[in-house]
Amino acid sequence: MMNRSARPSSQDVAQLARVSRATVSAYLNKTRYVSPELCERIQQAIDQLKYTPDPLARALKKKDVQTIGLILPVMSRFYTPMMEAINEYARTLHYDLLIASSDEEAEREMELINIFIAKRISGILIAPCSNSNSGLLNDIARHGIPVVQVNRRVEGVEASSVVSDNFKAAYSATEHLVKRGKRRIVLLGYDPTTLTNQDKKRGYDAARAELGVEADLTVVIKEHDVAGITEAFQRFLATGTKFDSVIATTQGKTTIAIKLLKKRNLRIPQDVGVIGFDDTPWSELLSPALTVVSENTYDMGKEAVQLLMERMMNEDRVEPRHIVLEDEFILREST
Amino acid sequence: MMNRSARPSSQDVAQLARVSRATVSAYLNKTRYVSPELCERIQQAIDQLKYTPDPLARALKKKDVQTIGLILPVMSRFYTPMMEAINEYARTLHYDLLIASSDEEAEREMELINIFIAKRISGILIAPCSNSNSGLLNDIARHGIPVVQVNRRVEGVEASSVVSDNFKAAYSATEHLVKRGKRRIVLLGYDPTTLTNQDKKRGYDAARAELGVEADLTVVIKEHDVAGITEAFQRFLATGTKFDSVIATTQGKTTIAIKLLKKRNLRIPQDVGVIGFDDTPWSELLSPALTVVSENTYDMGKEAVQLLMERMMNEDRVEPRHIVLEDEFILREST
DNA sequence: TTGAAAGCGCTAACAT
DNA sequence: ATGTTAGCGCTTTCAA
Repeated sequence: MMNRSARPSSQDVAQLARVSRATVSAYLNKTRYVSPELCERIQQAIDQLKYTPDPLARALKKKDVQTIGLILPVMSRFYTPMMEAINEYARTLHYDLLIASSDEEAEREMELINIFIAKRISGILIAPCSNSNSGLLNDIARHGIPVVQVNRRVEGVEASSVVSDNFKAAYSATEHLVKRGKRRIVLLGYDPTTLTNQDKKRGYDAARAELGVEADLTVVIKEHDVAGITEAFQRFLATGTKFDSVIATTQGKTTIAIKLLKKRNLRIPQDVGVIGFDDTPWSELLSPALTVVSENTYDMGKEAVQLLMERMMNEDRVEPRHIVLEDEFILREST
Repeated sequence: MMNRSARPSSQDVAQLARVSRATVSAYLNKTRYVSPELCERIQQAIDQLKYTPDPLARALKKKDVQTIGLILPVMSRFYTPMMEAINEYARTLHYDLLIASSDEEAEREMELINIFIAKRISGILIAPCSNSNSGLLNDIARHGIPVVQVNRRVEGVEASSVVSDNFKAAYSATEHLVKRGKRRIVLLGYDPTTLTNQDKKRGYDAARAELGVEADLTVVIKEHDVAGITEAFQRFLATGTKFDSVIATTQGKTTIAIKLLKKRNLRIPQDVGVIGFDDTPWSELLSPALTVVSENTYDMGKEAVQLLMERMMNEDRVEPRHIVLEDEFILREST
């Protein structure tokens, strides 16, 4: 008999419809033929009891919770469009979205991956904070949990990835500045441990080499918080190194750079040209309007979640795919 | 015998440690005394097998998944600091975070609430998109699932809430503009169906009444997307109505307003003063730097998740608490 | 102090 | 075409 006040189970439905639990399950999952009469009786019972299957019990049995996990290095505005895209697409397939931040700590990232695995997550989207968990990532990918890397790709991980063409982006930015007559170009923000940053650095270097720009004005920044970045740039400014332009490698660094430049009364673009990474609604509102290399994180999220779904559906293990999205160079007034 | 290649169960641990599953469970949950010898044997077995308890099975039994659900009306940058705060705090208590967007659709919101309930979520944080789900929200709150409203509060819902003082914010903004000599103040963006908006409208009206400003220049906007908002403001501009200042009620509306104003070559603040809602890293970088009423969504998230946890821990049903956060008025150059 | 056994709500192999 | 039954991995009475 059904326990009052508790939610009804498939058992209750079966009883009311005078069928077996197996039939109810079959009806619900269309997993085998059920006669029209029974279908109707079952549906009536469901309606009457306001029955909804328990996803938990189902998950325990099927070992899948219909949820995709997203591991970000940091919860910043940069990733908002990505979350939006993932959320939208996942919704259409009735997947929920578990989001967590590793705070750029490998240890925390590992913890998160393990939690997600324990929770039997359907698939993992990750913007890895370093390559220190590549072993773990490989393990789980091999164990059949789909993984795709997004925005950042890490060496030695056999999982699909969607990143933007950071090399080309940095190359174009550098090239553009040189064409504008700039010769002392600061690359603001380089952390040699991430592939993304390496690519930007390589692009910067390649363009300089090709165009005969000697000065390598790379500012290494490993911090991720406003205070740390500010301090790093201030330290550079304090050295008195001459420069006539800056390429800021992230959204956050861009705003900080502009702030500090303005504070020093340096005119943009006459005294120093500025190119930012990532276009935002306010890029064009700044005075001068900001020239940017636009990384489309919305599309990145969309592609990534599609890749993930693809893998989740097809059991047959396909080769990892690596998608590289072209960044858009948006010329405005700051260069 | 333990199935190779599958993850070990408490059964496997019990066998290896020569105890019963009950004892393993007791050891793990410290739910009753276990002798030191057995403790050690069990721990060894756990280490040897690399056993981790299955949260799913545990959840099925205990009816709680150690996860909190966040329902946003939209995945926008506005909510990023809130997610960050919630994520941080939830983490310390070992809760995961399920995030979804209702896209401002009541129907979708209802669906989400039901999914979350079905999934046996531990608690729900929601910025309701309208009051149409207040019945449902009350139902579940009564059924023992903690709910707290965040950023938006809806009439007739007996759940705690954390919102900012929108009345006062709008009042201060209006008052400030009047002091600056403005008399024709546009309230850009009013949707009478949301309490938040009603509060802003009331603040605007109260200040006008008190200061003897007749002109009610309220622009009703029910759209939430860039195109819709842009069109709405353009329609207003097209009417030729005279105005000397604008209070934009959201982050998005603020950027759109500035863009359109600039396009019309209106000088800020001489021709039209502008006050935005929500402070952001780039508010001060605009020229002129933007005067804003700053809603601290980070703190909002923090308070909200604490309220939720409080409820999740204490079974005894406390009265709902309503926290109102003061907005900060940040005077810059746009007014 | 510990073990045996009954379930949580569901699915799927096996029977009929 | 449908029912019976045995689990999924865990917790929790109840017994010993």
